[in-house]
Amino acid sequence: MAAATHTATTPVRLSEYYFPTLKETPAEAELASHKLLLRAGFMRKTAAGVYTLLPLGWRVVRKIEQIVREEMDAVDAREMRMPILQPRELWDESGRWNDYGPELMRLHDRHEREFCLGPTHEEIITALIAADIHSYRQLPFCLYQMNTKFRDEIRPRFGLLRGREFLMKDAYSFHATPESLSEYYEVQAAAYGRICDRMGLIWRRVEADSGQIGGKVTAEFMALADAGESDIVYCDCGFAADIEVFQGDQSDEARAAAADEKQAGECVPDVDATPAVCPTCGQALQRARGIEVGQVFEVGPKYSQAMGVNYTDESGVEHPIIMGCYGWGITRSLAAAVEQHNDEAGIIWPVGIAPYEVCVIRLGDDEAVAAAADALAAELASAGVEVVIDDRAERPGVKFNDADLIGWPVQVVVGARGLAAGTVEVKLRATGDKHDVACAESATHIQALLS
RNA sequence: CGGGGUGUAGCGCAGUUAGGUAGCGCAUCUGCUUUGGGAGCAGAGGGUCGCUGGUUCAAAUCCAGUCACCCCGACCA
Repeated sequence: MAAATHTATTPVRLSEYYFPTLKETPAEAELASHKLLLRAGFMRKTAAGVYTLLPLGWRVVRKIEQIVREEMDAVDAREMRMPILQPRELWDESGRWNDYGPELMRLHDRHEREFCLGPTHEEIITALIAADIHSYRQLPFCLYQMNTKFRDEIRPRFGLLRGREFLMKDAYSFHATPESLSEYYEVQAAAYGRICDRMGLIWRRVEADSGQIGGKVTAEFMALADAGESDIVYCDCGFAADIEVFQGDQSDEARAAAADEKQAGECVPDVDATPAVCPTCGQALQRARGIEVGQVFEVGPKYSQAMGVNYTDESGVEHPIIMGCYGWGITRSLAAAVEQHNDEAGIIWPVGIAPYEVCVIRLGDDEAVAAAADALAAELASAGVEVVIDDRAERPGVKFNDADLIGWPVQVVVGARGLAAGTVEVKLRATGDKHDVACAESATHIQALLS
């Protein structure tokens, strides 16, 4: 069953929940994900690029975190926690107090000591392990955390997609050799693919490697969506690349070819006008926009050299430790999922990250109806299904509309009309499919739908 | 930071051009009716018109300053 880690035993009553839904779209929102997360009561804006996550939104965050946690644990990364408040001295060591620029959120304490709010944690973790890691025998290993990050964006926008405060998982691996790093880099990348799948994302792994010898190796995980800020090209064979990187590579090749043939003149083809062809399989490439939800990166010795973090090899020679970094945007991927899964009525949560799996919609307050709804919800809950019961004193239309807006994967309508025939109505949010099921079989039927 | 725009009730908006003491829809509260896709009728409550200063007998409206927020661009998980 999906999300087996959240074992529910008691149905949650919506009459006592907190999910203020809005009939009208707040004027501040443009994107579907932004509008819907506000309208459906998942979050509220506190300041530009700063959001409060309400119970429904926080619950989805925790589900995403749990998926990420399980996949990280599965590749032997160990969860830890680093401070958000970081002293300037560490950032001076890496040189980034100057290099990071105005995006670094800076502040000072009452004694005028300078700090920043971490946008990422390479400095902290590098300094941390420098004190304890000295030998090749202690390598490799990987540490990660899920934490709030701060970036003073020039222009925060699109709700959770580009905030100044956001949740990110950041993992850091440490190696003795480039081979060890490359091997683990692929292990992390594979884990990222599984995270995407479990979140129900439509995604592509985009090679952002420039191809230059000695260049950095990095791949971005893109959730395909028109609202995305990245332009990518991709192919059915699995090839995908950032459009600019791709065009750059194509130009380089063309330039090299032109040089080989000693031809003067047009050495840079107009790649925009040319129908692009997959360099791997030769098929025509497709174009799309993507939301970057994760990135894996072979950093190498950059920080360890800057901060003097070395290990001693078998022959007693010191080398800088080689690092890999792996970031996953928790809140951003939440918004990306909504961006991919919605319709006119609201959100359509993939079961794996839905705030709850089933909503039992009780129509009216007739005693027999209430008893049947309670019994069904209780049976589902005791079977481990995450279930809410809409026991609010609202009219049916309000409940139906809220249910579609919030996007519960499965809705079960319990009303007097159905009970008279001994049935309840089961609706699947994703397909809109509705069918009547005998009361006695409803719980098993719903569990089968979720498995 | 450049360009464009918006701040009036919890939300969405009108009113600003031609100054005269604030209005509409939704939401909220009360009552009655209603109850399978955001109900109807009747009544009620709720606003320092972003903030500061100025002009004027009089400012939501005119002038100056300032803050916040949104969109396009440069930057970025």
